[in-house]
Amino acid sequence: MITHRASRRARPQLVKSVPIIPVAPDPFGALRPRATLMRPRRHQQLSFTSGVAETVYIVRGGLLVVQATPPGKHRQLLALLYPGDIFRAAFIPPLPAAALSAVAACELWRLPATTFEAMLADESDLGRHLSCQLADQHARAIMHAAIIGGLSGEERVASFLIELAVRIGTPCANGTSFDMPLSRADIADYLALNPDTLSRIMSRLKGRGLLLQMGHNRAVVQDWDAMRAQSPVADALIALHGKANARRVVG
Amino acid sequence: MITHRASRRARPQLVKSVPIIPVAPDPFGALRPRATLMRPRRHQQLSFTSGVAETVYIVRGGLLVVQATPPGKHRQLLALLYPGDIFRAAFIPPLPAAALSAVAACELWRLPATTFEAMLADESDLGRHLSCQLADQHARAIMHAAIIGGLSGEERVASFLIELAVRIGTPCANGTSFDMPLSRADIADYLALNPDTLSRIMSRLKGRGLLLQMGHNRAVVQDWDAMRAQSPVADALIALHGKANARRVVG
DNA sequence: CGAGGTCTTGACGCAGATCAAAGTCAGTGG
DNA sequence: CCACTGACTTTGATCTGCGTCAAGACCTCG
Repeated sequence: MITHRASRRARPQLVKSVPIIPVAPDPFGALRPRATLMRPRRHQQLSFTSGVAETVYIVRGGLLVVQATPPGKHRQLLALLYPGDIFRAAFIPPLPAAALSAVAACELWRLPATTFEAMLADESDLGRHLSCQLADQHARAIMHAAIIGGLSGEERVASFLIELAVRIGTPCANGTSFDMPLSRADIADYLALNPDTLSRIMSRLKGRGLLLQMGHNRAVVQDWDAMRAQSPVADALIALHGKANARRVVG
Repeated sequence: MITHRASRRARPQLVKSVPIIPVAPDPFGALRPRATLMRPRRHQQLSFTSGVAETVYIVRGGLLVVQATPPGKHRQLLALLYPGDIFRAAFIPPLPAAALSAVAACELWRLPATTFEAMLADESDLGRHLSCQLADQHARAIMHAAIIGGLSGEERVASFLIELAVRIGTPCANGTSFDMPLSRADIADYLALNPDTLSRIMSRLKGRGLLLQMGHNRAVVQDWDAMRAQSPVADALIALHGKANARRVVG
């Protein structure tokens, strides 16, 4: 019976070293001494209590997702969190079964909200960076709503591939290649599609030569122009995610 | 040919006085002397330049929407802005034809982003309030994505009605009544539905006695329990929007 | 090699989009 | 007061993209 919706429990597994590319100068550097380092594994869930004693997480490496499950519905992935992103319970609505989940081995800093806010008052650079960062995350949330609400299945998938390619991809021989940290079911939940439909769309893209799969968790966008043509919001995505990538590559 | 998608130009019209219920103490009070008061009319669009010389808007009364139109697609409403909300270009993705549009006569404060940030550094209360406010707006954006992506048409409409009833509604004889500032086409664009389908759903709700229309722009949610049962995210919506309403009524 | 997962692919049905036409309402002028 | 106009809404008929179900392929690990 359980075929697609398999269990998502964390399985013990070797913690690979996560390469943290230094961003010079690190806008969160000042937080380092007050923060606790965490290294959740793939598929590990981080609980958080909405309300008092709130916790702030800062993503330092890897990839996390914000997920929720409305009663009687199935899981949705509501946001992807990349290195540099900030998370706290107040950022997401009080949905049941809301959680933060690592989709790749990752590294993050955890600190009490009160400590975080106290430091904001002191360090004005931190505050400036925070408002940029939050504006960016908010813009991405709005973008996601625009994609989910406005585009067809094929366009959503293309948009997602562009996002990943721009954000975590590296140029290679014939296109842009990147790790695919999400399973088909994860991607489907992120794009508000169903895994079967998603699979069909991916096959179509492979058939047309836009996409190539290398092994089970690496993908190559082969025909970049065609892929861009496939998504009405390609330019906005590149603008939103390109800056972070530039910083990552240059830094 | 143009039937549903009629022109949305601002038509000259009397500026009705917008009742601003005082929030004591006003967390944005300190900004008053540096801000410019604006009173856009219904359907008036506020342009903004993404990039340099950015502007911050603070909603004081009325209702605005953030809209965008991906190339080749039709208009989407991506967010509703209520009194107390903050808007700046960096909060939304660089989509073409992105704009801020008043759906009701409203009142807002405008000030340069640099001024705003300078004041943040001085007034620590302002900073504290800002981070709460932005967290709330971000949570609403995520919520909207969850609704658009996860719920059926009927559930989306029920969720929308609950949001409005909780946010701008007042208890009355037989239920909760509220002004409906959005046209059918607006609501459809907000819920990622099409106006015909939306109309059918509304008729069904009226038929079942959950909803009552009084005139063309006033609605009454008659059977609150049934309406809540219709939306899987009713509780989260009430939690998100209820607080603001309590403040409005009590203040 | 077999077992348990994940992914693909086909057949089919339905929710919602699209098209078209008629109904409602506010304002305007005869 | 009523007919006219133009914007908006409702409703019916039809179409289609995507969801659902089921069978099989494939990949990983014991």
